[in-house]
Amino acid sequence: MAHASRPRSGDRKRRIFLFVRDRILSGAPPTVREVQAHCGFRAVQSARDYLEALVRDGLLDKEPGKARGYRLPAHSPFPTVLVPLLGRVQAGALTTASEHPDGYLAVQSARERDELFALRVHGESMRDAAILPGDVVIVHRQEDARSGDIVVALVEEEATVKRLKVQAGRVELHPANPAFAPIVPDPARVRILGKVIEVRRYLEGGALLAPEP
Amino acid sequence: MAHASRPRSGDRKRRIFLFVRDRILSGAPPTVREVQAHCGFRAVQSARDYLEALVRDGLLDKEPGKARGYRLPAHSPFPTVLVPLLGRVQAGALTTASEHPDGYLAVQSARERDELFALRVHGESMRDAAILPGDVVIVHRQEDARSGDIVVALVEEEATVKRLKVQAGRVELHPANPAFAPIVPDPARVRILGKVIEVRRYLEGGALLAPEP
DNA sequence: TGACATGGCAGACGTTTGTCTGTATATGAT
DNA sequence: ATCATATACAGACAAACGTCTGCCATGTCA
Repeated sequence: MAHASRPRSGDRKRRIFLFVRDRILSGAPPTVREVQAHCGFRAVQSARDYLEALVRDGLLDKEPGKARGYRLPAHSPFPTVLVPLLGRVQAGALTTASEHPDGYLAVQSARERDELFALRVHGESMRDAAILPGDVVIVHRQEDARSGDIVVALVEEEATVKRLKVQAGRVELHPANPAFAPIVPDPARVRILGKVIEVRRYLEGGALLAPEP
Repeated sequence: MAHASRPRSGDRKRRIFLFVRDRILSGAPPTVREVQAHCGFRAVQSARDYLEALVRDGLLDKEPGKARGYRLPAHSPFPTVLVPLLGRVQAGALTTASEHPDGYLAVQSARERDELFALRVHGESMRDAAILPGDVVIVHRQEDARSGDIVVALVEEEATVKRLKVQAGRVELHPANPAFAPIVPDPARVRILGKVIEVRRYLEGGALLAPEP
């Protein structure tokens, strides 16, 4: 009778949780039988018992009856979202959703996924702010920003990373490199796409994350 | 007969792609019938035709025959591992397993979890390599490294981040800041803890750290 | 007018997959 | 010894799901 409530414990349970979590984070929750195969169980029920125990512990959520129905709880202690890495941002491309991302980055953030995107940096203009060409910036989409924030702005149909300064009510985009001049754009022709909340540099890139493509 | 190859085009196709992409990114790829319901189709086949067209366009991948088998093609091949962030590395602390991490960072890497750790950078000595105090470096544990790699080394009972140079058979640790002098240590008193494979800077609110996984 | 491509519909079939029932073994407490 | 619990196995059933075949309506073009 107490069949659906066999508690499981110990290291094996933890490793099963990590397996399921990784699978969910990579976009393909496992089936019960895939968990079974991964653990070497010879019965489906064994895997199921562990999964139900994890749900009971609050480490997983599930949609009963649905295929691949295990989910990460909304209040997961690992608020990891997959964020599209856009190769090149062009005019209007962010109003509509991005279609051909170069890949997806796992970002830990409390924000919603569709509030974030990632962008590869071109050019040396932010060198003195320790942002180099090839770096990836994680951006929170917002139209406004504070003076001093590093932002991504759309200038002349091209996205650039600059430091925002508000001087005497005028918006200026300041590079962090004496070789470049500040941009004091026509307010009608500049649009702030978002604020940089994280900078990443991959020194040992895989195919997806090569620093110098 | 050309039934599995009905091309679809236009705005509807795009909206279906965005729906599927969002579902995959949130960890639950949709079934064909869920796509059908989302579009208001009255036949499963209609949704399937669109999905197959998206696969043909290269916008989606699929695992044929599997439930919820649609995937993102550019999706990172690397699983996400949670890596401990060590506040302060002291002598011997890495031989034993890391004891009191400040938290865990989600890192996309093909490496095993216990091959990696993260470390917060102190000091300005790598400023000209665009690594600032407060930055977090992701480190792959390895005893050796190549000349030119940025490494974490244990010098005088303290972990430091430096660029490794091998000059005339001698190991040197070079800061990237003219205000600091290269370290040419007694080989017996220096130990390379690992190689920096990634640099992160959190510009807003610091890293969102996960508790014990 | 007819051939043809496109977009959608209806229904069925077979596999995948979640779920359930029952059994077996080891361990520890009573 | 007996009972309870934890862990694992075997097998089966039903729902979910991917896949296939065939039909219909509309528009285009020769």
